[in-house]
Amino acid sequence: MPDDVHRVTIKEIARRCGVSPGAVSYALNNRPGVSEATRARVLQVAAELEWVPNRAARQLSAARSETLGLVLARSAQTLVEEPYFMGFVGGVESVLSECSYALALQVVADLDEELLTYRKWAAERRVDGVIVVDLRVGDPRIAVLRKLGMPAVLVGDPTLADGMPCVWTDATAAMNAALEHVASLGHRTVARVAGRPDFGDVWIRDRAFDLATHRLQLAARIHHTDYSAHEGAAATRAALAEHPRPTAIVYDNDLMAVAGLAVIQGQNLRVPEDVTVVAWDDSPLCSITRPTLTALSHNTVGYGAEVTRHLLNALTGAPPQPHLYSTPLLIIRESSATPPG
Amino acid sequence: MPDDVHRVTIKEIARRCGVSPGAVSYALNNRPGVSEATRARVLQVAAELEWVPNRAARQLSAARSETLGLVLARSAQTLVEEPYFMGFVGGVESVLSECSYALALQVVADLDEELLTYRKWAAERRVDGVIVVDLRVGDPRIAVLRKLGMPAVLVGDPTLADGMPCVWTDATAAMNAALEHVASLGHRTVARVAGRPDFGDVWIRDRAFDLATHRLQLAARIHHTDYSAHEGAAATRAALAEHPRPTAIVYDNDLMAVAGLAVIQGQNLRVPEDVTVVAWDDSPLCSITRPTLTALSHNTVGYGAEVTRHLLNALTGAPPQPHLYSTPLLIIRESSATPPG
DNA sequence: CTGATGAGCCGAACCGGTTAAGTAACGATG
DNA sequence: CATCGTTACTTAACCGGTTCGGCTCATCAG
Repeated sequence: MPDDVHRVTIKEIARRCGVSPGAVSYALNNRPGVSEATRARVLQVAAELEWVPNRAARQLSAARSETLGLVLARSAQTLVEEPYFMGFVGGVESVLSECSYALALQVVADLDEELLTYRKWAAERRVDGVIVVDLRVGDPRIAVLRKLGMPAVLVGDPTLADGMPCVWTDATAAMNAALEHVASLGHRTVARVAGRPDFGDVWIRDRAFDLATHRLQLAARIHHTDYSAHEGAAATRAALAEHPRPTAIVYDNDLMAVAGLAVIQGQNLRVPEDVTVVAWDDSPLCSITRPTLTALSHNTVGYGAEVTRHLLNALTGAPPQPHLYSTPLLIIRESSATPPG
Repeated sequence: MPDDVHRVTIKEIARRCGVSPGAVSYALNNRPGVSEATRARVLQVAAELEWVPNRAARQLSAARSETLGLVLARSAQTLVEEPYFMGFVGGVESVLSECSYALALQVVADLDEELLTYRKWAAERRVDGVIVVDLRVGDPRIAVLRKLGMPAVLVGDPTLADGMPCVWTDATAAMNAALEHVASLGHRTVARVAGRPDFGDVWIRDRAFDLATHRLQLAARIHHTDYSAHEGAAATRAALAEHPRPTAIVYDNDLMAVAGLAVIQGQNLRVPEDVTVVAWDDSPLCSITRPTLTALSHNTVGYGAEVTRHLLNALTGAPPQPHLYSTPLLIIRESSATPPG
């Protein structure tokens, strides 16, 4: 039998303090309207009774839910494969729990369902704001969120954000670093195993790749995938079948890089002697393969945390500026070497 | 400017239908008390106006939040590394979204914080029930949840659940399958690289490992770790340093198995010719290594879904029985072979 | 001494639903 | 025809906070 038959409310606190519930509310919320003496008494009694505000009641009257929303429009299976998301969510959580905000997490199949979720949340007043990930080129979510008046922070490049608040990492600089690294080792032919071309991040990286390879006078080719290990392996086979064969391959995530590594080695090619491999998203995977993988490292946990802080700031009325979180750092490991011959 | 200045409430629907708000509530909730004609009219008007129930209001009066809670007491970094959780969460989500329940996800540092979270949720009436993962031996959460009267489903073996509703996979049978596989190949010395010994799952597997190796007359040794790639690698080094050297190693998750694989190969030992490797949790990782890894495969997405359905059933009053979800299936891949000599 | 000012608190409305209790209309029953 | 039981609603209390208008009383200038 639960021992919480009698729930603690501000009415109870008011009774014990001999004041009205309204006064208690003022006291607990640190607002003017009560004397310091009364406030102290109220706070003490509230602490003694272990009072906790009822979220629903507060939300109903104050019209804020103290909840942020995050929709992931990917299959559950993709989420299993991508370590990226769990880290991001963990970072979001770490900030929210500090200020007793909650996270509403929804996993849906596609963008249309994601839009429905936003509409529902807006109607229900379910969340105070949302974090939008996997930004697309010409993203339809931007217009919907604007129309709904839903505060949002987009995770992605300002060129994709159409003026909405956003937090981004400098993928262009990162791509430059990777290609300059490869070029400086003497490679002349490189391949890029990219994610889905409709994803904004991929589009940005594609452009950066094109520009950098042109500038560095590298022969180059891009293979698009759905980010999965399976397609990463297939793209690697396609890349290795080209003439001239690329001597360096840059991947869009580390799962595909690891899958690609196995494909390369399976064709009796050596890494890094025959092929240099560079990964993106430096999860522990990159450190446990043989050879270990050169990777563009960024802190997904910190990224999630920073995005969340940015959204919370925006909710307090601060006009949000596009905010560069960081530039992925190139970590050079065993999979980098000069090309053969 | 948002176009939702005038929010749709049941009062508005009542006005348009010429009935009282109470009648509208009965109609919308499919309860007796209104005629079919009125119900139809109400439903039609509600649909036209795109009415969505206000969660806070409903929660406040009905005293249910239509939210389930899930606390993960692991570091954000661990969560990044373990594909397991994201799949589980995805499975939970897939069931919840179908019945418009929400998930409150909280990531905390340790069990004490987890207990605090439960207390807070109970006081706030934040969740209708919780899913408890990473069950421990003599788990302190069981007593707390009982005392709070918080409906819960434990993810783990009935022997650890102390009579609480639980959903489990048969780790003992899985361990038997793995060791019989290894023994039938002719191995006589095996090592087990296990997770944290205070975790119930690990304890169950430890016992199953001891019993099975004894029954099959295998020389055996267990190395405990914190599940991380780093300690998985260290444990592998320790195992390989023993005399006689084990010719087969069974890992508690696939991340450690992959890390161990690199260690083995780094000591110029061949997999599977010199050492057979068996992983647990068959994420895509096991299929992209060279060689591919034999693994105890289970569907984490389905597991999360099943656990959630079980909790939802329990909430409707059905007396919950311990429920066996499935037995992990041994998938034999390239990392299995007869021992050398 | 009087009236204005404002700090400190009370009472009540309100948020948007749910639900118990009450009521009017109506058909069935004795 | 009086009585009873249903059906189909209405009314109003309630959940637990927030917030606003108004009341009381001390303070202080005129």
